[in-house]
Amino acid sequence: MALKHSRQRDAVYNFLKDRKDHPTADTIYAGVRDEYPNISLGTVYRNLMVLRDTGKIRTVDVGDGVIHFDADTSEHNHFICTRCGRVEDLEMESIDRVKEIAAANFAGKITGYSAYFYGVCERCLAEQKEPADRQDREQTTG
Amino acid sequence: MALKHSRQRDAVYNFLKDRKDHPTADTIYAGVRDEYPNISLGTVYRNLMVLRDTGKIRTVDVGDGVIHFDADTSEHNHFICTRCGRVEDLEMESIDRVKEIAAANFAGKITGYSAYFYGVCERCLAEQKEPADRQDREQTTG
DNA sequence: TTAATATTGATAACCGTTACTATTATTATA
DNA sequence: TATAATAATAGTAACGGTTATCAATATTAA
Repeated sequence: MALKHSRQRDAVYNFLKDRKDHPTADTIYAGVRDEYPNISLGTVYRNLMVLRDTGKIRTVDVGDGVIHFDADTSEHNHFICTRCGRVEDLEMESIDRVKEIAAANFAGKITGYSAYFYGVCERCLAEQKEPADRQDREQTTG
Repeated sequence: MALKHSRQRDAVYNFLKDRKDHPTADTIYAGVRDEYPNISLGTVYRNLMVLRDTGKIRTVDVGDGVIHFDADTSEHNHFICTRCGRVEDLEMESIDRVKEIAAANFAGKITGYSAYFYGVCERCLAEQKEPADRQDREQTTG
């Protein structure tokens, strides 16, 4: 099935591409509804998956059981705050070597990797915020 | 609520502790039913979460939408085969430094991390197996 | 023993995601 | 520009893993 243009797909992508946070389908759905009040949640999901499969966006599995989406497809890692749940990009140098190190003593073929760092974000550190609904575990699922 | 002893909880833990794969709740449920045919799936889930919260086991989020469980709580990383879905432990040296590298240019506090490597496992490489129900993407969700 | 209470089994509810389908929008072609 | 082919949509139902509920049971302390 050859891809056809779709205004709704554009709207989904445009909503995501200017964002630095990593919203879930629900947030994207709510945002796009400003422009397309009748858009269906299924349409949002379908287009998000199409955009992922065509390499326009990537999915980010934070470990909270909900899929997050990221328009930045460049290789980078993520930090997840165990207090507020915020997901931030994490720029770090020389992590490219990690893949090589892992491949060194592994019999299979490694094609990619993703790393997730957990802790307390700058904002929560400053606020010394109470742990909210989200549990403040040292290590979340992952 | 002070923890009370439970035979079912022991069975869940004993099933998991000798395993090198990273079974899901369903697999554990099926396994424990050999010994406790009337155990409920809810009981398995509840005890798995209790075991996690008490640090006896850890959860592993592979990115397939299902929680995997691992009795090895030592810090180690995982490899996920994009063909057969197998999850293997990945021993790699000098990855301890990764956390330090990440913390170097980050304002928050990093307490832990987990890395997931994707690729084709040794067995699938040998068999040149056809991609099954699981999509053979280079980068799965994550 | 008895009393207090954590745990269980059974089942319903929950919720993020996916599938279904008649209708509509997009694109190619005449 | 009209027409035909078909991809995409809105609305909604279904799906599946996980969580919540609750009366009955097991565990522990006294």
